[in-house]
Amino acid sequence: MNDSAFIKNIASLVDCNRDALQSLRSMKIESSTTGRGYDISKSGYRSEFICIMLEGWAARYSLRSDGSRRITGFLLPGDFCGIHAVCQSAMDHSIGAITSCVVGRVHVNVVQKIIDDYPEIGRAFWQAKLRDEISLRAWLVVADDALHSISYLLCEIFEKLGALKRKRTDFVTLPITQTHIGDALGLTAVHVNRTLRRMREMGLIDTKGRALRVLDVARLKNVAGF
Amino acid sequence: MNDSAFIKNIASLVDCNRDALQSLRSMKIESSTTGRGYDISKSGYRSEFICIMLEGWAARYSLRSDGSRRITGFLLPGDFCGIHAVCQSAMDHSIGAITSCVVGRVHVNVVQKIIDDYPEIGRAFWQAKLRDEISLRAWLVVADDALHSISYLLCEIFEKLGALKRKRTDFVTLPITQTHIGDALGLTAVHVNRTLRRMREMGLIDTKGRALRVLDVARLKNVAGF
DNA sequence: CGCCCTTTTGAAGAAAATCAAGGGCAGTGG
DNA sequence: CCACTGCCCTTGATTTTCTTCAAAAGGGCG
Repeated sequence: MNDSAFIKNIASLVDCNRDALQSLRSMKIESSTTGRGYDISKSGYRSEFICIMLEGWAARYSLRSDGSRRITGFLLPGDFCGIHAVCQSAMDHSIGAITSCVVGRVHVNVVQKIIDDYPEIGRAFWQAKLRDEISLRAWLVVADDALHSISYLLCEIFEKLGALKRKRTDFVTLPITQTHIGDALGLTAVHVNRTLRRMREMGLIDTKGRALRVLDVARLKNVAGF
Repeated sequence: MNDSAFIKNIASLVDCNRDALQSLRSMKIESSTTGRGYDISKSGYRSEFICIMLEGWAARYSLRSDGSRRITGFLLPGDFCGIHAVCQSAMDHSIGAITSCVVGRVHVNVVQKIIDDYPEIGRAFWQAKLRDEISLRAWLVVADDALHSISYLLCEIFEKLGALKRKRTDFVTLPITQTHIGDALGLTAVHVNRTLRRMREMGLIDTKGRALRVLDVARLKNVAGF
């Protein structure tokens, strides 16, 4: 149960043989817990470790000069971050724990060795990076309208949750607040709130506190252009 | 003169030995010209070739359902695109020629072989991807204000031009229109125009047609948070 | 119970889009 | 050589979208 989300994530990206997967499973992982609101990794930090999300939600974010926060991506169990380390580059952004997070840390040399031994694993990392990049580009593309943006973000999150094989993916209690959504999309929490209300009125979704149900998945995807 | 911008680009990212560079220089490149306004690569296309910009300016872009265009990055000589091919993934966006472009195409197998032979070249490609990703994230972060966005974009472009070793980088005739700037930042051309006027009034820049001079580099970077 | 965080809603204001029109400049063709 | 055409820049007036400021209500938790 522990790191299986990560293994599944990798395995879903490329065909890899049993040995390759076994080498991933036997990676020496040092795991620790980061409390909600604390940073898992800080901008400017030059780590020698790659972080694997084992439990909880986290966000990539940057702070602007006026103190406002921009979230540039969400990290769910199975996701990883800090591949910068392979290039010995400093982090250009921080990773903050949205909920309490259990994070596994693997030394970059261990990862490098596995990549060297199993090129398909290397390709999987490439794919994962590519997926991040595609997501970033998509966020730029949808960022012309609050309704589009929010719909798109919800679709993306629900798809990620689906990959984690939850039973129901159309009805979930999300750990993120409306402020998080706003920070992710460059909107104020107030405007997110109003737009969510509009989406309720449109019959797209239903919310009760932080529980969110998608009433019309097809239409939501359509609105989002997903 | 031909591919030197690309070689310089790679060489600037990692330490690589003479053999590695030589293998890059001797890559079999098939070059062709794409007319201004035409696509160098199209969204959804699954190419077996990597494109290297030899001459001209191009843009990564996506079309929205309403027909509007979002530019997600500019490509200058020395830049490359289509690394998707290494992962056998389809392009998630198109590449359009802003000016007439000379593009070199290298088969993915050739690139793969060089990466296999010279790991440092592989790291350089990683670095380049990382740089793209950082740029994408930065665009998201600055996208809260027209003045910031435009200033940031100008800084980024001038820095890229600087890396191409132009004599003057503070006074350049850019091939991009105000519409391009707007498409890149999610603004209308009209608003870009007004903001540029404001920047002129602030004494940051001076424009004459498409010729652009940065009057106060330090202050521009400061405004941009670059 | 009381506190803090989040959600919700209202009213006013700022930022950017839209609509519209005029002008400059370069290329094209008579 | 000059008129024509298309593209781009520029500016004004108006409308929409989003923010800001403010306040109240709900919900979880020590």
